[in-house]
Order: sequence, then C-alpha cells, then structure tokens
Amino acid sequence: MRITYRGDYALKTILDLALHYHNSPVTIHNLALRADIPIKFLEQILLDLKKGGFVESRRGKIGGYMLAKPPSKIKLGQIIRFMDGEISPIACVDNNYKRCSHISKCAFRSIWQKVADSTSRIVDNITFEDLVKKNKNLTSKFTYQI
Amino acid sequence: MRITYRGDYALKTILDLALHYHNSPVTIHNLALRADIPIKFLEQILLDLKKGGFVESRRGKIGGYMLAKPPSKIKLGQIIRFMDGEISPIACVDNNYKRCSHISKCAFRSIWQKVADSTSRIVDNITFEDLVKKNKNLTSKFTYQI
DNA sequence: ATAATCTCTATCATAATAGTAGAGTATAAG
DNA sequence: CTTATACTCTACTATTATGATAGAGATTAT
Repeated sequence: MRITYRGDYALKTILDLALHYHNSPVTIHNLALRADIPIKFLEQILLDLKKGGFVESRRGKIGGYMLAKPPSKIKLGQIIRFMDGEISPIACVDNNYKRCSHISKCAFRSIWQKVADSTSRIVDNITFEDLVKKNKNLTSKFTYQI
Repeated sequence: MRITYRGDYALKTILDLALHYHNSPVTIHNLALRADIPIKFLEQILLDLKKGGFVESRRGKIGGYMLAKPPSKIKLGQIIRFMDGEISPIACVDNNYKRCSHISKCAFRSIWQKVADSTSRIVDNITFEDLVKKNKNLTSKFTYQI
C-alpha cells in the first residue's frame, strides 16, 4: 500500500466533513483552505468520493459537501481502497490477480499476504468517528484544526 | 511500502544466490533465466546489490555472482529498503522527513506509523536462511525451483 | 588469443501522479 | 427573474518513476 496525495487529501477531507457532520454543508473552498489542498484538485476528488457514495453535495448558495453516512460507518480502509487501490505491498496478493503462474510455490507470497493482512487489520479497524474523537483531543492540546 | 519489479527481482535473485551459497558463482544468465528477469535489467540490479554490499562477483570464465555474507545475515527488510526505499505507507512517517508542519497534530500520522511498524516487524524478522528452508519445502512439494 | 562473463553509461517508452483550465449547471436570495 | 455562489464535467499538461534496452569496455580461465 502506498498513500498518494489523492488518498491523503481524501482522508483529510472526509475527516473535516466528519467534524462538521451535524452542521450545514462545507464548501470546497473551505475544505481546500483548511487542509491546504489545491482547490481544482479537490473538486475532482470530491466528485469521486460522491460517486463512491461517501459524500453528498448541494449546489448553489448555502451549497457544499456533507458526509453521506455517519462517521461511525466509514472506515479508513474503505477510503484508502477507493482512492488508492488495494491494500497490499505487491500485485501478486491482490484480489483478482490471476497471472502469477506459481502462486503456491513462491517463497515470498505468504509474506506479502501477511503484510497486507496486518495493514488491513489496522485501517479497517478505525472509523472516522474514532478520528473525530482523537482529533478533538489533539485540538484541545495543540490548537490545531482541520 | 510498495514493492517494485526492481525490488521483487532483487529479492528473488538474493534467494537464488542463497540457495547456491556454498556452490560456485551463479551467472547473471542463469539468475535471469530461472526468475524470468530481463537480463540487462538484472545486470543493473546486481551492480546495485554489489554496491550495497549484499553480493560479490567474479569476472571472466567461471565468473558470476555470490552472496557477500551468509543467508542468515541478510534480512528481507534490508533488501527492500535498499531497493525500494523506506517501509512506510506515506512520506510523513519516513525517517528524515522534516516538512510536515504539524506532525504531532495530525490524526493520521500515528496510524501510518503503526502500519510502518507492523510491516517492519514482519520483513525484519525473516532472513534468507529462513526462506531457503521454506523454499526447500515448497520445492519438494511442487517441484519449483528458483 | 579468445570466449565467457561482469561493468559502466546512456538512452528510451510508458504510465502514474499531481495538478491546471475553463465552460457549464443548479439554487438561494433579493 | 437576475445574479452571485457553489458544485459539475471534461480536457489538458508537466514531472517523475518505472521498467526496461543498447552497446562498448574490462577482466579472467583456458
């Protein structure tokens, strides 16, 4: 797994929306500003997140973005997989990988599988509700806001 | 961490050399053939591995490559780091990363650190001696050789 | 001498990544 | 019913990493 800027920006944006879950929609402008993301790049990311069913939008005045489901129902792993692809260190342990001619024979494969499993166990065990709580702790200590 | 072909090829090559540790040097030709690696690409990889102190070479007839140290002294993680860089899902948890302005404040950083740690724990706990043993088991079952 | 083998440097093609640009569409408010 | 605000959509672009390929040179056993 490698987290790209796309993925990183998506995660920060979802967290921002989670922090404003019960408020009015958040504009792309504000999301971009707070997380220091190029606005036109974020536009594309948000459209993808919308297609993925993670966020909803409203146009026009008082428009903006909001989460499509509660923060407790969105796991880190879901966003990572959606934006950056499979959680594995190498393609041969991806789901749907068919081309490796000696899957059962390669001494490395089980190791890559182990790495993929341990990573998944971490990112699939954290929801954005958890991160909201964590962030509020951090914020109170360090006056940081996203 | 993402394993590239360069890294993958290097790992397979080191394992091949480990399997022939007490024999005469192995030629690039044979290494490339057995692991199905483009020979000119493997040449470069081997020169790098030599610079890294992992392998030694002999030129001329009866030339070839051999490990510079016993398989028990080479860990998977060493080769991965040398060929593909740091074991972390994102740059902000790399050693020597200086630019992140709010390291202590980002809700994600400790998660990436956890992922890096759990991955390191796996790949730094396996030597090529372990893989040699494992491969011999696999080989006896499936008649596979590398 | 020569054949086999490693050594070194340069070059190249493709794809992924990280954006940028600009015209279009919907909506709240006056 | 116009206007300002904000999301939508498609196309384009620059840079870098990746995965090679090419060819001339150096070394060594026989």
